[in-house]
Amino acid sequence: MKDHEKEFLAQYRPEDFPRPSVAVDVVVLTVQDGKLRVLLVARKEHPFKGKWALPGGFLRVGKSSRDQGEDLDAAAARELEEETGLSPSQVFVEQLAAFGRANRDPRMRVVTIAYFALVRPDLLALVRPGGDASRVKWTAVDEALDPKNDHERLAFDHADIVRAARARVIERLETSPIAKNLVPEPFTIPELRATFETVSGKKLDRGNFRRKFAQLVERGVVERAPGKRATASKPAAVYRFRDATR
Amino acid sequence: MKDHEKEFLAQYRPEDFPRPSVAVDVVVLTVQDGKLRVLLVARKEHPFKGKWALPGGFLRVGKSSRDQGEDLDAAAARELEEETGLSPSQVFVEQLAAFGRANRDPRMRVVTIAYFALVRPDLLALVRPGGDASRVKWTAVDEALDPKNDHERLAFDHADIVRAARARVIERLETSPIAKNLVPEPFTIPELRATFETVSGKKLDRGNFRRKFAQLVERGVVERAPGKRATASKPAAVYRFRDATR
DNA sequence: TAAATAGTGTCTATAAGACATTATCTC
DNA sequence: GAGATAATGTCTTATAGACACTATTTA
Repeated sequence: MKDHEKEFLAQYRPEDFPRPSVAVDVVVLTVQDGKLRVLLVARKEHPFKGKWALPGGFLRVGKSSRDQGEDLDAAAARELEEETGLSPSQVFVEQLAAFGRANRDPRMRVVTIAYFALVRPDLLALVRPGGDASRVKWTAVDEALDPKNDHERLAFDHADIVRAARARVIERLETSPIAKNLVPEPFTIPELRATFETVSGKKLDRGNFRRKFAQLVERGVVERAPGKRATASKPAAVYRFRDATR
Repeated sequence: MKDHEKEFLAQYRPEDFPRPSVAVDVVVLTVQDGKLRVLLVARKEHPFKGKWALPGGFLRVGKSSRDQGEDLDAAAARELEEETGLSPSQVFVEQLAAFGRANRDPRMRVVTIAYFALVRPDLLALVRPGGDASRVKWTAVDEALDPKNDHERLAFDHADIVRAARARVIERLETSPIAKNLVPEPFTIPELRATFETVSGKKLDRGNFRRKFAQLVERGVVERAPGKRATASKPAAVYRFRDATR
């Protein structure tokens, strides 16, 4: 029985069927200057040469059935690190969805597995774009998706992917503590509220937000940090997410 | 400029890089006999010959850059139709996620795009399994995932995929009207409640459930249907989801 | 002291949980 | 009439929205 399987595998020829290419693209998001921003890379080659695109690349696949190459998550982490110098331990990364419309790439059939990553604003200083920095920029998501920016349209179907990522983050913001990965460490309540507002695009009541926040403290998701944040007016108390929280 | 791109595309050799295979698998779910059930197919060939697996197959990719083959959604719809005879117009289908761990298939690197589909129980009679019916069965999800059923373990990483599908459906049950695709048409309030209970695995209070349901009627999501459902005791009023609802 | 913003309190409307009561059918 | 379950009502508690008020800093 088991021998039959071995024999079968030995004779199997994957080359007999045409196969698509598989890529991994990462929507790297942060909040800066009161805007949700996405990391874009200028394409060096055709197709869409010179256009802005998401960082990404082809999945590395081994050549034998033994060595089958890197996992999808590893590929996403690798692309992120190559393009930003940030390791997955510092950054929240999660799979978004697969995008595989025929003709989304004029070269050939490409199915891309899209991921999104959240970079805390206080880590932005550590970002070292791989290659030359002029090729990389943080663009406001609203701008990147603005249909009036016709001359700066994103390459491929990357606008769709960014839209999906934003929708996913907004959804998760209310049901999970991913906000941790979008506020500086430590942070003040008004800062956290501002982050929610810029990501969701909605104004939030100060008092009501504090009340919700108080629940997070009670549940031990978040805790006071020493010191205060100096501002132009009354300084604010600072907090931090407790470990083992995402 | 544009000419450069044409030239580039003409010279591009996708064959130069090793590529994974891309498959599409579908978690077809329904509720029957008070259980959430998944459609499984016995594998005819190695690997995992004779084991139960999700219906699925390889993505059809065209041979030229012009004809790039079918969309992912189309491939999922095709697999569904081949295995059940049901068309996507009768069934709710949505992408779940990509699963692409190295070595999840011993033959070669395979990345699968998993979908889930919901089949209304009153459509089960229409299901005509492609090929011989003995190869297909509706298994209770709890059973398929029971670690004690060691001898009947699902092929590949399909247990992971089924788990993810169930989690997604439970999540969506509360935030969208997908329940429409899991109750017969028309249905009674107790039937709908039972469906929620079997999918989520939680008991729900009758009175409170009715109150929630009343909101759906007010919002026009659902409406009274003529007649009543005869039961062993007091008959229940029947309802139906209004069109353009998913 | 004025301006600014952090932080608190309160009133109301809505929704959720628990559970008791009534209504209508079959046998 | 008994048993079963559909259908309704009620009491309590928790949560969300709107908004007024107090506190503490800088300039």
